[in-house]
Amino acid sequence: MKIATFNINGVKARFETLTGWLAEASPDVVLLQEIKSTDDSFPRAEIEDLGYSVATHGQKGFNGVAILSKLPLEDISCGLPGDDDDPQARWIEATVVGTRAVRLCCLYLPNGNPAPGPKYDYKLAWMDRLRARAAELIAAEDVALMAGDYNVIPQPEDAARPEAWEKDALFLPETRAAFRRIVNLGFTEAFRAVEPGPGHYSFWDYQRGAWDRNDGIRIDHFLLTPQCADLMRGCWIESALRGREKPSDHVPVWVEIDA
DNA sequence: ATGCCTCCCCGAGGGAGA
Repeated sequence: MKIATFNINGVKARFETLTGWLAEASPDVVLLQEIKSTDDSFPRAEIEDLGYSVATHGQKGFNGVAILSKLPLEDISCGLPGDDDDPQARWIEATVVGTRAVRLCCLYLPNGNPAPGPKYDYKLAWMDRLRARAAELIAAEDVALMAGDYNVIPQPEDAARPEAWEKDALFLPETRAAFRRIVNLGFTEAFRAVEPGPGHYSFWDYQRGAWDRNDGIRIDHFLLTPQCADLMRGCWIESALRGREKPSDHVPVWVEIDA
């Protein structure tokens, strides 16, 4: 089973980018972030016509997450637990059953800038809620993963110019510590399990020719429970998509698992 | 760098992103 996470930066603005990629890359599961669409305005029928089941958790204007799957999506749940008053659509989870059941959690973690400030407070509070849900997944001992746009640069080698991010909410020590606390519950950060070296990024800013200068950061991650990590066959970043026509500022990150 | 692009809201110009 090949699973990709992809911050699409607007599903309507990027419709041809998305559908062309689906037809060509043929992922079994896609975890989408920043659909910037309500559930009603998501191009559900067009994507179903390509052979996918669709589950969305959208909102008007920004944020929004979705799961696409060639297998039926079961037990869909929207919204990260822990704050019923949080209006931002950043979390959706569902189960697919291939040769075994896989719990899929799709997340769009808050950016948090400027830091310090209320947006950074929201980011850290959201990460606390994420840790609570993550602990439940570990305790369940199921095949499960949490993937998406974490808006976290875990280590200096995950940025082309780490010095430029020192005061940024994506790279502040408190952000990185909160990310580590989650990973240290027992998750495998899939990409780092297979590729320890520098120079691998998943986001390049539209401005200042960041792609042409390879001035990127790695902020889209897969966290696998131990039972899921046992099944991992590979993990890679599809960076070439950033150089295509009308790209998102993020590229897909892939995991293949034996399931 | 104090966001130089690009999205969304709508139908001008501002918020948000990272």
